[in-house]
Amino acid sequence: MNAAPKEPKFRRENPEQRREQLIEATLRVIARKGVSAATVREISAEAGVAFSLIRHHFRTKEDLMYAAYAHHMQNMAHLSLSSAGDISRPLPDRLRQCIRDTLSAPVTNGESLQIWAGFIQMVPHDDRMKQIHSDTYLGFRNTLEPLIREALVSQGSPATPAEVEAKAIACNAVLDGLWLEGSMLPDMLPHDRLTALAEETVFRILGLPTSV
Amino acid sequence: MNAAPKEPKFRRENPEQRREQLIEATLRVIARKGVSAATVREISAEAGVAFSLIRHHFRTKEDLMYAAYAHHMQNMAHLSLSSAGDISRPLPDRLRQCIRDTLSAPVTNGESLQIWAGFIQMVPHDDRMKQIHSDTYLGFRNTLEPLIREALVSQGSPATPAEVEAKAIACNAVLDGLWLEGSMLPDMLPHDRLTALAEETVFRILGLPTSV
DNA sequence: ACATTAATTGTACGATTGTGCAATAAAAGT
DNA sequence: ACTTTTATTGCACAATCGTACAATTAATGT
Repeated sequence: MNAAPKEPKFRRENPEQRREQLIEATLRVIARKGVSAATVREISAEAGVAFSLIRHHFRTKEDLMYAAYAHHMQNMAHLSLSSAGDISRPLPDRLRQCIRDTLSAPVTNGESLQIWAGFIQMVPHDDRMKQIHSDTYLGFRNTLEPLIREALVSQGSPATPAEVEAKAIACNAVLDGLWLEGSMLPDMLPHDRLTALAEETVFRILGLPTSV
Repeated sequence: MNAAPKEPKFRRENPEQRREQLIEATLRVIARKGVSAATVREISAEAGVAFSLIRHHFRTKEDLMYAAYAHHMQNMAHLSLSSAGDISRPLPDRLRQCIRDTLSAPVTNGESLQIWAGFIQMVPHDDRMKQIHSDTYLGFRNTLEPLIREALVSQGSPATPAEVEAKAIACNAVLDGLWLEGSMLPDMLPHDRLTALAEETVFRILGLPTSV
């Protein structure tokens, strides 16, 4: 009869790609419904696969959570600081770009905050989570500190390690705080006023000339 | 025989006090083991009662969570801002005291952060949580803003509502950010340096003279 | 002393969870 | 065309969850 073009019931995916699909499905579920809703069944439904497939690509559900946490944090760090090392641009521009990237979507947004809050509460109770946390945090600081140092020396300010560290912490705190407020209450302050506030405060902490 | 002094199997508690005991047990469990471990069985064990008692004092487990969230946030706000309205003290003292209270334990500490993160991720998916969230946030701002306004007028700065709001947001962001960092990484910065950093930054935002 | 009240306990139930494992089938090698 | 490999599915299982409800028992009023 007719050469029945029977369509396959499923597609065999490259394991690496499938892992990433599952990780991203996990993050979408957490963002939309919270960690408690991120069950293997909900996640696999979001990814469009059978729920038992998860345990073929991840030894346990915890392993999937670890992978998702690391993936999310690395992504956020990259989105925030990708232009920090672009030495072709003058320092104030780079600084402004990092501030703008950090305080714009998708870094500053309700869903990212949801994901972050969901994972953060797992950190103290799980050694692997602890390690992922400190790794991503150190990576962030190691990218930001040279920028701070460069700003201090450009103004002839003392750039001792202690001084750099203190200023880095202060700048970090301002950005974290505005990230928190901008994510939780997006309508409180229009986006450009948020970034302007951040620029002014950070530049003032570093002793850089503010453009007004 | 002997007038057996048989000790009672349990104590009948005042409903109000029992409710508070259950709420505080809930917060302790969340702080120690995270929201996912805050089951009715775990909470009641922490409180030293049978787990079925919870549903005698709270219609559902969700109701207990609402009560615990409101309790925690009101407690944090009170601990942070209790000295904001003490008009017998000069403004800079009051400001410094609020900063110190906010950035000291038990407000700035890992357990409070755990509790906060656990609840925050429930807010977007639950209308009651949303309301508790905005209520406590507004309460906090309404206490802080008069302080900001007073600081601005004391310096002869413009104190238009828009100006006050912007400065309040900036100060809030600095405190939130340092609260976040101080809670997550208590060993990063000694406590007095944390508060000194906050004072300097806040005072600088408000145009108040810093004491150096 | 006795009855009344309601705070407290004990147990059972259905739903949902992560996991274990055998069956299936898509893709690649021969 | 046939075999091999392994990504994928389907189903069963024990554990744990919030909830429901009847049985206790401490406390109070009379």
